[in-house]
Amino acid sequence: MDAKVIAIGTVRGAAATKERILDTAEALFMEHGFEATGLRSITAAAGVNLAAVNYHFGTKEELFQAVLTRRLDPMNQERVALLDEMERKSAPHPLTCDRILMALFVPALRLARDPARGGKNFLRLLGRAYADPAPFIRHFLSEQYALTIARFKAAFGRALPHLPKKELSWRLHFIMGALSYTLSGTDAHKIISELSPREANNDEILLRRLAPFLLAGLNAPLPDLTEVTREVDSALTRKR
Amino acid sequence: MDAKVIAIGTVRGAAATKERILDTAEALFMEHGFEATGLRSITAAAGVNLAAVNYHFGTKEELFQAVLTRRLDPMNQERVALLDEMERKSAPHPLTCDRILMALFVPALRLARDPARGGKNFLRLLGRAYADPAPFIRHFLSEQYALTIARFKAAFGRALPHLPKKELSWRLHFIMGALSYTLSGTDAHKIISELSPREANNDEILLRRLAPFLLAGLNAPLPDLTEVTREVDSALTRKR
DNA sequence: ATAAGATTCAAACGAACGTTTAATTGATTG
DNA sequence: CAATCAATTAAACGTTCGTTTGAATCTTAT
Repeated sequence: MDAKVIAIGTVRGAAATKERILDTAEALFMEHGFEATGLRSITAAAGVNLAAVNYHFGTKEELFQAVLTRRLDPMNQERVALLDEMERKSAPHPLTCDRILMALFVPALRLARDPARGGKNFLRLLGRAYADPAPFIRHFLSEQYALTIARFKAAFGRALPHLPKKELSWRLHFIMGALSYTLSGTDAHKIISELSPREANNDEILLRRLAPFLLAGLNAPLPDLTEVTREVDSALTRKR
Repeated sequence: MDAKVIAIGTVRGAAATKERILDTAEALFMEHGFEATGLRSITAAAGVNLAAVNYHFGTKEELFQAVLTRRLDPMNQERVALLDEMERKSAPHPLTCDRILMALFVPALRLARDPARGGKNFLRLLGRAYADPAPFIRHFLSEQYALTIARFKAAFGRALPHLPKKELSWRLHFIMGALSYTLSGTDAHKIISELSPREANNDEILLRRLAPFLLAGLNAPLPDLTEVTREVDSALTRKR
């Protein structure tokens, strides 16, 4: 940012191409996925030379990580900061689940609202990345999210003291699943456009419907595994 | 199956290589995704000639569709059949949500239990396919699922008459999201192995924890959008 | 047994991939 | 002005991709 203003020469041009590459890669990775997107497509669409990617980012994988980090890092910091502030205000009472969910969703909404920070495109790219089989993506994401998830798991643990930690881990997993799938869904955006085409921000409507759904799931009664097991078993073995 | 026993000549050899290709492709597609899996990897691992894929299936895309159809078609038929039978038995009362969810999950569990029908691998492949950006995969899946989803949506509609259809569409979408993400998750299988390594079938434990979670979400109270909106808006604008 | 057909095989096709190289351009600094 | 360094460029690197070809091998049927 500062460098762009102060030095008008080399740095500005370099920073400009770097950002143009990041923006274009973000869009194309979202549309076609990591493997199916060629460096030649990216550089051509960005109007830069093919070698520029390797010069500025090293490899294609590093470019992908740079695309993710640029948005993900600030968003997760915002999430934790929001959670911290909420907990401070409500002390000594623990936060309720709906407010913790808010701390999880609001920064994502902010990002989706702001076109300058990637807007809706990035959330979809993020959802895609969550389901990508590539090992380096999975490693990268779990590293990026490890601290944030642990922080929120602790908060949920205080809000749901009766819930065994094992069960809480599962439900958090389900939450992240529904969230990432919802964000990545081409279907979801299509559904929105069909059902309520005049609304302002699609991702916003989406997350506001998702939150109550997940909140209810979090507060669900503990599954009586033995009983359910018998019933399902009978269904499983009956028509065998 | 029958052809393999009856005709001992050409058919056995041809059917054998076809199945070997399908099995190997299923495993490799699951591990690396569609784009990242080469035909040479598949044919080498299957012990067949490279050209065998194009000879038996036409193109790589058609091979992928064949891999999916082989398991998906029977499973969806089983789902609808189970739902039909349940509705017939409980007539004239409509089914409760938990039983409809059972009709959705049990066939998937049966598939996961049966190694001869793909076992756990296929469910993970299916989850991956759901998140794949490739247009032909999305088209194929939505075609394959259109009837089944419509059938279950109608059943849920009868079970939740107070729920607006729009809201029901959303919640079904969330359910499919959590389901596919859960099935595809490498993380999920790791969590299971760590938490309860001695259990028999991983996918079974998984779905039995997911069902109550989703059931609660289905029965969640309608979101008071206006109220929630104000609260979230304040959070969004406060720190801007 | 022999013709016909189905399947397998090795080899090659052109295209696209990510990455590297070496030369050139441009601006900054001593 | 000259030297220096970062940035851009065109070109080529070697590899891998999905697909096709035509001959060879095997099975089925006359």
